Amino acid sequence: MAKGFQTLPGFRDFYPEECATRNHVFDTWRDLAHRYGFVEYEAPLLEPTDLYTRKSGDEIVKQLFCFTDKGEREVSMRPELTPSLARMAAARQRDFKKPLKWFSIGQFFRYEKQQKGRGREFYQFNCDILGETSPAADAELIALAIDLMRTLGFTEADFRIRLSDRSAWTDFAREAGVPEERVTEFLQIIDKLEREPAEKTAAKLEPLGVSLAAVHGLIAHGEAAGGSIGAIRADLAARGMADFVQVDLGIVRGLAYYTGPVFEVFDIGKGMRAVAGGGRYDSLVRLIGDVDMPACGFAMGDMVITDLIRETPAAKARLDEALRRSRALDVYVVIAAEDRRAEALGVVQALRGAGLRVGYPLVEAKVGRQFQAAEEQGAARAVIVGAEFPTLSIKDLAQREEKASQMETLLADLGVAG
RNA sequence: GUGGCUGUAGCUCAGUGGUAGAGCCCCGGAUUGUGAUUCCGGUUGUCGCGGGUUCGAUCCCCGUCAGCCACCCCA
Repeated sequence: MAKGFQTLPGFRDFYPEECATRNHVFDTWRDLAHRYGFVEYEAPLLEPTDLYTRKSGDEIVKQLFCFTDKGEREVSMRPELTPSLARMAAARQRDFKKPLKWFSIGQFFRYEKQQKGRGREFYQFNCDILGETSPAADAELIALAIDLMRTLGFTEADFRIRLSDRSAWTDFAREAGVPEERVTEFLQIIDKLEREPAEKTAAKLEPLGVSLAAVHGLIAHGEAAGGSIGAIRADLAARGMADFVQVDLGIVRGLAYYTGPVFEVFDIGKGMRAVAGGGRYDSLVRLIGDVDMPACGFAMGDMVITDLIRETPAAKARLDEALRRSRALDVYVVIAAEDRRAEALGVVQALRGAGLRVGYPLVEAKVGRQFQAAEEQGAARAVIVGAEFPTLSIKDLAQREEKASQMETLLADLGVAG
């Protein structure tokens, strides 16, 4: 272990089982996005560093994998997709009918210390609707997120959508007389409400002229709060998804660019971790691309959701089934007589030509070993090629029953169209 | 960036101031073309790395790197 190379901190090798697990998540992401009528796009992994500092300020450079390229350009491995999306949407905004429903699955990089559910490299599903101001767009995204979780095997016992609306807080701040330039700071305080002691929060609120009691008062009346919460809930209720949604004005999300409704998918288990999050960002496309385009979107990373799948029996069962399917052979060709290897290879290729997943021994092996290999590789049936070729034998490995076949009728006997 | 815990075979771990073991895995075999169990045999370690104390360090001390967890942050 000490010798040789290992992965950089926070980076992962994906051995076949882990890769299959990742693909199960990817497949589900892609399937749901397609079901909701989203189209896939992709952006560069490397972008000008300015693209990120413009939106978030210079301090995020600490969290970027950034360097100077050979052309003296300041560049960064992408830490998120939204700025790239904003650029793309703005650059060709006249080419597309609105609204745009776009999704992407890609890898991202953040120079942070790794811990559970967070690495320096991860995959993220991004789903955005651009060019639509109606809360119906926000609701469509939330519905997609809920269906995504259900398709992975989670139920209302496992997760909730926490729904909030920043405009409730910006209205509140304006009425309380919080100066315009300190509203972001105010939102940060609200964001930390759950994690910090009440005294500390109160002390931070005081210079802004806001009382902790007033803040709690607004949260307590969250159901009645303004913004688009009511419309979103009604939309989701019409889809039979009301039970998944919980209004919680304590959610504001860390990002500065959110302008309206925001939401998080979080697990109900002991972790209470956010597995996905998003919201409305009506000003960002103008900031990046100088084009007015309202937008909302959300993202889900692969690390937390994969942890959660492994910890939740129903989701784990679906994953295991997907893993089994992904690696199982349809047929294993047993070469019972080594001098028939040439004929066996013909059988192998014929079966593969019919679309089957086929394995066979690359080198001479005992028949017992071959059946063992067939079993380990998940083959449903074995085709035995031996001295009696062109007569063959088909064995159902689960039933342990064997029947004779012929080269000419093999595909039909296997129930496969030639 | 800060702190706590950890680091011995491919994996899970035991162990001792006198240069190391178990189980699992893997590979081979147990009379010639059928999957199990069992049995037999076999491979592997600079004991994370560097330095210090010591006659001697895998063990004690310091540093470092890596991993896990928490904090900060979370696009």
